[in-house]
Amino acid sequence: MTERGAERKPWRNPWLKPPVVRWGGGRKGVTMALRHAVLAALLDGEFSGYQLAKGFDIGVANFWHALPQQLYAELARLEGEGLLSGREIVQEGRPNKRVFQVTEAGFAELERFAAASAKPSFIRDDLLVKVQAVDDVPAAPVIAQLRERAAVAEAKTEVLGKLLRRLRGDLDEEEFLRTGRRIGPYLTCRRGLAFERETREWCLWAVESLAGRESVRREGE
Amino acid sequence: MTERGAERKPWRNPWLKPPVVRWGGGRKGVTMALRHAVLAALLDGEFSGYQLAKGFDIGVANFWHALPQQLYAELARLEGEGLLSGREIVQEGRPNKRVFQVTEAGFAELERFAAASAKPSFIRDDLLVKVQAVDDVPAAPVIAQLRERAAVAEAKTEVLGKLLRRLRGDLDEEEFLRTGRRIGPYLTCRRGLAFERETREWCLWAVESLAGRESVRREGE
DNA sequence: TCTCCATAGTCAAGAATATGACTACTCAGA
DNA sequence: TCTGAGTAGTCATATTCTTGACTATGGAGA
Repeated sequence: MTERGAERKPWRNPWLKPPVVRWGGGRKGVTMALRHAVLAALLDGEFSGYQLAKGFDIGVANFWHALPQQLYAELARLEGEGLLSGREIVQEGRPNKRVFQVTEAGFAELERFAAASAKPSFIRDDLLVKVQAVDDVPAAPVIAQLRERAAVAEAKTEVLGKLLRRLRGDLDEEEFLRTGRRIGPYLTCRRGLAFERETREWCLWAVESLAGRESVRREGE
Repeated sequence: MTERGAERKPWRNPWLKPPVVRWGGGRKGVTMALRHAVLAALLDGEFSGYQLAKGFDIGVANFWHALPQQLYAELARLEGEGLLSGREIVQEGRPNKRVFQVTEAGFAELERFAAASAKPSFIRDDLLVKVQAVDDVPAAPVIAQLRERAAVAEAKTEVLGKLLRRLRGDLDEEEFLRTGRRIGPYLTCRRGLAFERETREWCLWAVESLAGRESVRREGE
């Protein structure tokens, strides 16, 4: 008890001073990344909340997902902070809409964000949890879900493939990457494609591995 | 206004009845998947919260991430619900600990979860957002982060590679998958490995693509 | 004419995750 | 003997994400 006073020693927190590996170690960062995803999405032009909500799946985000409610809320907040400016588009035969574009302040924020260090990503997937536990639960439903996931992944690869072809126009990939004016979306799209392919292949491989055992096990019963 | 009364028409919600693609379409599910990740992690044996917090990165979860605080809270809840049972381990020279194992009810819950349909996963990664915006912000810091991420991914591939070798012992993969008693962790680990490899390759490819342009652009300045 | 689908949103509440502190003990090394 | 790092945990608050409703209009098709 020689420690008199002993007031607030933040460095005592073992979780903040990651000891061994702690893959990636997040140096804090401002969290809130949906806002940046939205800003990035609006680099492609003016969009309304509704349009983003529809397009968020395919375009900006093989790497960010958000429900419409979140998008609307985020758009409102960003506008309030002056990072976006919105304007009303009057339409005939359908409701008017508000479209948004990135302001100077918005660009500055994106720049700040891009320069800040990133925390690492992880997969976080229900299905993987199920596979992890597959030896202790009935395998059949897990196999069914793996098959389904493989099919979904295949559908996505097709969509992404088309998107990539559209983005690069009539150039081949190498030339596009050298000379295109906007390659960011192409690069991310490529990541999405690789991910979906991997997912599909892994799912099918896992199905094979499990299905074989199932029949073996059944004989033993 | 022929709709008299018109009370509560839930089917009117366009977000619940996904219109076009809406990749995967989540059929609800009970959310709360951390609990199942914890249950799955404890299939490998008894662990304390601390052990899980350390090991969560490498073992169970290339596919689920949680802070220690969350783990402790979840463990307590699961024990309260009877899905886990904990017991105190008295230790010398260090604090005692409480380790947990899955109860019958826990197995039942896992089984229920495994049979329920999974919602699709998405990547959700800060770095991808930055790459998406890379044409409109300085590329240098983004490139630096891509390099760093590639290095992290490489480190992970090595750890996972070792883990895989340990899991399959002296069998080769095919034989292990046919005859091993517990292949779930092996399968998920394999997924993690593929993911990290892909990540690394993509990062390096993106760096190349961007670095080349940078020098081109600099000449133009 | 009634239903359903698509456009274009909003609101409220709750669950899940993340952040930032703290306690307490032990051992190794400067 | 003091510092720092590892083991083992807890508490409180904040932020973010998800769920479930609702409103309103126009057009296509049974």
